[in-house]
Amino acid sequence: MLKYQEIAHELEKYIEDHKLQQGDKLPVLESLMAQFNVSKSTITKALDLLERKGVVFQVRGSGIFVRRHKRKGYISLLSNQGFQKEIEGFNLTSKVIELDVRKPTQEVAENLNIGPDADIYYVKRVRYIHGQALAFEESFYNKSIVTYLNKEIVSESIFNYISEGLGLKVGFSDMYLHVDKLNEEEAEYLGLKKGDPKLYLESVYHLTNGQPFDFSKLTYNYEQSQFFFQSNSHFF
Amino acid sequence: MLKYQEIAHELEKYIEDHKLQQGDKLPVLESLMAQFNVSKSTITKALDLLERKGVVFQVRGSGIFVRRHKRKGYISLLSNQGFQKEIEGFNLTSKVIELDVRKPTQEVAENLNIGPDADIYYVKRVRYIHGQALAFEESFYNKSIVTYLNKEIVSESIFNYISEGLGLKVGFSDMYLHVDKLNEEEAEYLGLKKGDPKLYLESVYHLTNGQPFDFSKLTYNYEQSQFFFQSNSHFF
DNA sequence: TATTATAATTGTACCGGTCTAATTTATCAA
DNA sequence: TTGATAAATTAGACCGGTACAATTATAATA
Repeated sequence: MLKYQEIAHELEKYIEDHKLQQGDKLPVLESLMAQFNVSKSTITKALDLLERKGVVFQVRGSGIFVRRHKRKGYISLLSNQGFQKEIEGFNLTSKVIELDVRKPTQEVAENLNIGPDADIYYVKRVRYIHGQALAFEESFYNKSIVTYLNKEIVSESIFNYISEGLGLKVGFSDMYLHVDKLNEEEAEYLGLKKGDPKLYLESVYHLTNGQPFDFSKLTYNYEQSQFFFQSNSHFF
Repeated sequence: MLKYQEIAHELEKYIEDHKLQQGDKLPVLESLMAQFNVSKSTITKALDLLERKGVVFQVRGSGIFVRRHKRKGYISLLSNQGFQKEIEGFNLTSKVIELDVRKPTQEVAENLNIGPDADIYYVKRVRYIHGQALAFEESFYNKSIVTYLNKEIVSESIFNYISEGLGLKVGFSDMYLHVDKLNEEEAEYLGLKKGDPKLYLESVYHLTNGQPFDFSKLTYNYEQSQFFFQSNSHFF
């Protein structure tokens, strides 16, 4: 692992272990430099990483402070790896409904940037949290990239398999979010009524080289799903 | 404006003007260094900014490429400034329903990190896009920070007033997203039926020094609202 | 032609430095 | 005590460099 990532992890761990609260100050740059025995730019990179993750915020002339939101139990958008409950002690499981190789619809072909004759893996799953239906998911994988899938892989973390097993490097993703009413099929899978609200999320995942490999449609149970995300204004 | 921000803007404009498509390659670092006559680290910072904005992605050993999602008409989450339609040619208006100074509820006090006796500005608005009700909004401003508001200010962009008029520097924000059913009042403001889906977003905006100054609750019309956001996996 | 080894290209990590701008603390004056 | 002023602190901008890793292009080999 790289130095700045290492340092970021250690700092995050430090904050966790010492139960630092929002607004608590971290050591100043110079002492961090001394402590980790690296140059300023390396510390800066580590802190930038943590800032983007929403762990700290930096104030010029003042210091580095802990940023921490109060509410627990929210799913973090932006943590890219499909699913990951913010809270600890969660219990996520999956049931695979369908898994096969097929040809893409036009919609899928467009999102995966492939031709109509290319093969794709189709995966249909229901996701559970603490045994309750959280989401209904349909995923489409470009088979020329994700060359092999089976039921075991698909009921675990596919992303882990993709990076560890296949040696692919996941890059960025585009996500589209809607709210709508549940149709009959979705309502059944989620144990709700037709017409009830749903949160609908479409994601296109890309490798680091920009190739899209996964197009996924997620329909969330509105009763179970609360999301959290952070924004930093210095985008502009 | 800082050099790296300037460069980021120019590059973004360049991509726009030349209608570069997804995957198109930008000049290599060295030629950008020469073109803008700055050091490598400055170019790198500019590109990192653009990468975080989702404008480009960089591939080591290969080059810098345009990243561009296809769908138009989505509201970008993460662009912090309350509202801002992704698409151009939008037409956003507001109607102010209420505006007064009052004491905070416990919920508001907690989110703004103030005592129960502090004063807050309360603003209740309906937001329209192309004349159609897009969202119903309640905002709570810490009056000791946002010292003055009136109907004119509140019907325009408050964020603009806060930064330009009051000279405050907006930093980061925490956002909490839910889906639920509309209650009677919300349904009326949005021209929908009670029980229809709603997208509910709570935001806490902070100054660069970490002070929360704005707690806002937004109820979106599910028919009008589609959101877009991007994620970069190298958070980890 | 296809495959493999080699070299060139290109972005990233990291160093160590100077200067600047925002903030905080200390100092002085009213 | 208050308020203005100066000094010290601290993060950020920017430079120019070396070394490295991933990718791509080229050459060598079968």
